[in-house]
Amino acid sequence: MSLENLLNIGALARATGTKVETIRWYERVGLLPAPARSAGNYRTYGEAHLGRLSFIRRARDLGFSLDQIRTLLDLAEDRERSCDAVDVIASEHLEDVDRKIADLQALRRELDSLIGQCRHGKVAECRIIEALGPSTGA
Amino acid sequence: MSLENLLNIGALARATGTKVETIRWYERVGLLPAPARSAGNYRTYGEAHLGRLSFIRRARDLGFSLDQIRTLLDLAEDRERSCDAVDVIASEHLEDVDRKIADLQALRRELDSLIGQCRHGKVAECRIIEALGPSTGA
DNA sequence: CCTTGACCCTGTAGCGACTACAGGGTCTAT
DNA sequence: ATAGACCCTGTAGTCGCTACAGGGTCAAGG
Repeated sequence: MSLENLLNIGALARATGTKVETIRWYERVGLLPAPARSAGNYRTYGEAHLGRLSFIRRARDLGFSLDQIRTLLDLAEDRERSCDAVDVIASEHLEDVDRKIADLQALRRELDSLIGQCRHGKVAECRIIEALGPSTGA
Repeated sequence: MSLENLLNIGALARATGTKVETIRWYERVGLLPAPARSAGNYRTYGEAHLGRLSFIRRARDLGFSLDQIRTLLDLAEDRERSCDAVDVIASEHLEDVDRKIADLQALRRELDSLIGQCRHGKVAECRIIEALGPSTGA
């Protein structure tokens, strides 16, 4: 395995569904290690980078922050360690997501009832505008 | 009404549950008109500002963007106009919120099943890490 | 050999909606 | 007179990118 089929940044981008700029940015913030360079100063990536970037993208899709991903990657490195810390990060993130869903649902209800009251008349008697405040047009 | 009981920025902040910096920022981006100044160059706000800022804050709580709020405030000014445009903005925002809820719920399901697979063993056999990718530690 | 065009490089600025200073000035109460 | 709460401006930082500008590199075709 790892016959070092090398990729330049564009190929890595295509392989992972990431934009080139995003890859460079992950490097800048220390998520992706700086790869070797070609004679013409092009970044050249190997299997390891491909794996790591895939990990980052999947974690991002699941809504983890780059900070959390950094920690997850660190934890993943020490294969003998207990994975409880991994579970903690994921569970905290789940709670976060649950909170966000609840907030949005409450907001959705308010918004829906507001819109339901619109009688499509003039702004002067618009319930949406009314509900938002006295609005003495500054 | 409007006996012009004047407020300085701190009082307005307390009255609306807004941070002082946020009020100054709303002024900078043109949401809140620049108020008169006192002898010592302090901002002095009246009823109209209080009403407008309350409107902004309530709309923000409902998740409207500052751009949307700008438009809503413009619409609110012309009391004779039909409020259909108001309804459109609110309805679009509701759709947005619905999309976000759906996205988060899908994400929640994935995350939950991931966490449910954690056997609290070593990182080497952690299903969470596994699910995130090959992760050949860079 | 030369040119075209796709790719790559660095560095910087922008997004949204604030937040957090630093380094000053003002006002009020004691 | 002075302490301390408040106010001022201006700038930089947050998060996770995205979008340039202004160049260099490389492979293919003429």
